[in-house]
Amino acid sequence: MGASKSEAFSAEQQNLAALAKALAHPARIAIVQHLLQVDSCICGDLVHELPLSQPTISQHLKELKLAGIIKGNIEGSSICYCIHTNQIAPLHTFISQLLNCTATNSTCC
Amino acid sequence: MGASKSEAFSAEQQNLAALAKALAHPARIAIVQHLLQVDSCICGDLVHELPLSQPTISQHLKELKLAGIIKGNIEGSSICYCIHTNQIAPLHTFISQLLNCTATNSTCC
DNA sequence: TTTATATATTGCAATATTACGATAAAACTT
DNA sequence: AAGTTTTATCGTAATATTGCAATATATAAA
Repeated sequence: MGASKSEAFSAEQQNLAALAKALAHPARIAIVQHLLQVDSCICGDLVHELPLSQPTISQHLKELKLAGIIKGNIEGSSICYCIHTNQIAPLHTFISQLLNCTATNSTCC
Repeated sequence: MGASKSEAFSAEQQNLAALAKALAHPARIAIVQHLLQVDSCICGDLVHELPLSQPTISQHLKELKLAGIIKGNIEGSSICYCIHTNQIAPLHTFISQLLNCTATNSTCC
């Protein structure tokens, strides 16, 4: 019967999957790339940068924020979103392990 | 009107999102962790390691393979799956950029 | 206070993902 | 050849994600 059996996995596994999921959409990759590029971003820019409506962008921002990949401060009549470095580290470490994986595998693949 | 407007984004953005999506499930994180640990893996192990049925695991393996994160060779009556390092590099590079992002952001967040 | 301007939330339709029973396919064993 | 073992695929139900129009909320400007 259906989706979601995530509870059956460890907190670490769920955390890594959640971080990856936050980046698992081209729009959210684009948002983060834009944040990296302008180095300090007000959300309004994005509505002109991306081929998506304002509500949809707002929703993607919310997901990135929930995952801890960006953070946002109220700034006058707009909101300033920035990269939030800290949370992403575990995913980075995990992927590093994958890249360094070159041991006894050679025997079979 | 619904889901999937991915075509509107660049090939690079779609590629990064696809790689992240492949890791965006606890079961697939668990599979990759197991592959890292045993260093050379036959799928059968996983059915005993994970709280999921054989068809479901086979499906997750297929997705990881499609994303180029693992590769598999036929080996007698079973299949040997291993980490496939090469494809993951772009995602690693991207996340590294996020971690190193500490420039003029400080003014607003 | 009224009017802009900007972001968030709600509600809903379209689509994608997840999970598994049943079944198929492939290769080894006897 | 018949049976065993192992992985893949099909079909389908449950659930999650995506996208946007409409609307709400909040601040700045007039």
